[in-house]
Amino acid sequence: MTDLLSVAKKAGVSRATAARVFSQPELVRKTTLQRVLAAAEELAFRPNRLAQQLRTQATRIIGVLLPDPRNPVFAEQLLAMELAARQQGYALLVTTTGYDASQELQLVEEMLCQRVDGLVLTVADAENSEVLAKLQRESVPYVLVYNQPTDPDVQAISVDNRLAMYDAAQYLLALGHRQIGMVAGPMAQSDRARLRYDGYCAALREHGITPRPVIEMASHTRASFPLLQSHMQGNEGLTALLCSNDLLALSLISDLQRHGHAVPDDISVIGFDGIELGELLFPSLCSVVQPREAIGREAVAVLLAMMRGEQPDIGKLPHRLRPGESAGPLQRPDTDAHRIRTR
Amino acid sequence: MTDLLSVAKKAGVSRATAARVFSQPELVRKTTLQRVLAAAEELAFRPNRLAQQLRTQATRIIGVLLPDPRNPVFAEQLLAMELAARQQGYALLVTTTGYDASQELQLVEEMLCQRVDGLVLTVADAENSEVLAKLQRESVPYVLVYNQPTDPDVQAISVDNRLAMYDAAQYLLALGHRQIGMVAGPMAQSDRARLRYDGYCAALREHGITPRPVIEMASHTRASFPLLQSHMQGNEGLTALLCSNDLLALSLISDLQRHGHAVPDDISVIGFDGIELGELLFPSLCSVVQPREAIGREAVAVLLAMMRGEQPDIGKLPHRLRPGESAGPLQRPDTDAHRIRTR
DNA sequence: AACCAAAATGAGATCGATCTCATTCAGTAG
DNA sequence: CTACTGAATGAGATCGATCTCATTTTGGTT
Repeated sequence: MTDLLSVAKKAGVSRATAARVFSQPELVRKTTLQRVLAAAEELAFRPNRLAQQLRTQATRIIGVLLPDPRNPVFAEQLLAMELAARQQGYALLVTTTGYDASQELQLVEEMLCQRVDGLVLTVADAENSEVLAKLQRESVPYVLVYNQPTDPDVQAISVDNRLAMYDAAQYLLALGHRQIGMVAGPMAQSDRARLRYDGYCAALREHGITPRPVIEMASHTRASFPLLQSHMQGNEGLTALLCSNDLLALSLISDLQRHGHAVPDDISVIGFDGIELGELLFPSLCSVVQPREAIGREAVAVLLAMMRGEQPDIGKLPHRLRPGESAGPLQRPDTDAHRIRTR
Repeated sequence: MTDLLSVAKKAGVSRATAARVFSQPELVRKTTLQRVLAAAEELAFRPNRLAQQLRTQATRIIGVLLPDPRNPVFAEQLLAMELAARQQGYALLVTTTGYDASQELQLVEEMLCQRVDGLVLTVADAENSEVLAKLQRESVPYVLVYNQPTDPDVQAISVDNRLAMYDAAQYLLALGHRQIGMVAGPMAQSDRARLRYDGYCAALREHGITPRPVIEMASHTRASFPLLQSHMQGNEGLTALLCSNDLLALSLISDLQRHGHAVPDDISVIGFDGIELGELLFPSLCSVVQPREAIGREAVAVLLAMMRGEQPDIGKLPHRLRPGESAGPLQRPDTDAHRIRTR
């Protein structure tokens, strides 16, 4: 409707000159500049980014693929990315997978059709992912977030998941706990949950304790006490639980309390992520804090660097164990009257 | 690179035919169809949506403007919208305002340059918003979410905020509370907070109680006990608080507890929104539940209807008071030993 | 007044699809 | 075998900007 050509006509100049007014105003004589600007103003000219994008072969749009914005970890990362991206003149096209790996390929394909300049992804499992293989093959710039692939050539922004969970386990061990379990969502679909389990195992072994199999929940974000029990056949009464994310931890604490178990008196619980809400609650959530904003910002920064053709070299981002009321020293070391048992 | 023209050449047909293969395959003879598809496959052809969008003047992109995805209310809405949109072949371009009305105009302008087909917005204040005026003027399809403007011509998906808070206040009154306050974020910036305050006032007046001035917090999502105290100069000891959203309520409960006030024994707290997390915590959060997923879905549905030129007529969506442990019957009706006082 | 480099401007192709309208093709009837 | 009809296909304009390269202006020199 109100395209550049109309503006140019109204101002009595050519398309080219009108275009220059917006892209390289310094090349235009001041008087013509003002004439064109006036015409643009009058016609309520609004540059058409589609045309720009088509012509310049650059959209300044970043495609974002994440499991679920309802998980504060992703919401916080999303916000940080949006701010960082906007500051550099980029916008975000956002898609969610619902933790469903089978959707990843098609969703990414969709964004590639839109010609996003690059992608920020959190995939289910970075190790054997069709999507990543394809992106690699087509050399589309992309950055993983939260994923921690083995391949060092893949750019990924994350903490050292193994070490982080190792630290959390050590924390519990230092508090005197010996019967420690780990709760996670569906393992097959999460590279980071597996690494965290490794860390848990390593810490226990260092203390001569045999790690238990992971207690696998059906949901990535919702733990239930009955399911916990059913996974504990033949196990000793636990005194502490590590959760592979904060939402699991919070829902678990809630369900434990509902079933008459006190946290941390009967059982200590540690989460992973360090979402803000955890600090507001009672008991406050002890958790391994990931720097979510920094992760988001860094993801954008690294992606933009890659798009400029640089070879950014990123290390792991630092994690930190945030103490909280949900994890305390082992109580009644010689009786387990209140401990959890298999039914 | 791998444009339609290359495919057409490889298949030995014209651009037009090649294009038809993807848009109206029924018009193409089966043998040519397969030849073109084979060529496309071989060249790894990926349709360029920018070109399509430019030519057809339709992007199938919905612009989304929301305050902050870290608030679960918006995260849940966002997810619902993404799913609904994708099902109809639309994608989301997401922008955040950080509750800052002064950014709204520019952010929307940006999305209009991208030629989004329509907008879903949650603005600070729908009553006197430049953005809405502009969108109206340019007849860009848009839908408000959570906002509740006076103007009936503006499409808005929300609950009846006034009635919802009225119900919450009635709930407290029925529990015997008489000293009821309302906590909110910055009022000047929130049409819905004002309506909720109206509802609070109405309920109290019906019981012959003079409403108190709103207790205004600096943040939209974080309440503090000291700030609460400082706003209560000359007031009686409160026994119950209504919060204009769940995050305020949760942080307030946490801060109350930290300052030695028991919830609900010393003071009852009710939130607004009904975020899932509220149910997991202890005490579980009593809250006015908004149907967030339905709101998100509806927003997309209504917007698409508008884009088709229809005149969807939407009523308010239903709210419901979800009881919770954070709000209980009035304790010790004649002593206020534990009640909150101004210092 | 003539000349020249530098500064402004313009003409036209281009990005990759879609759409209209004209043209060709295949199959059938006479 | 010719004519006719509907199905398939093609030619070329178009969406709205950008970019290159050619051309015109401008302003300063001599």
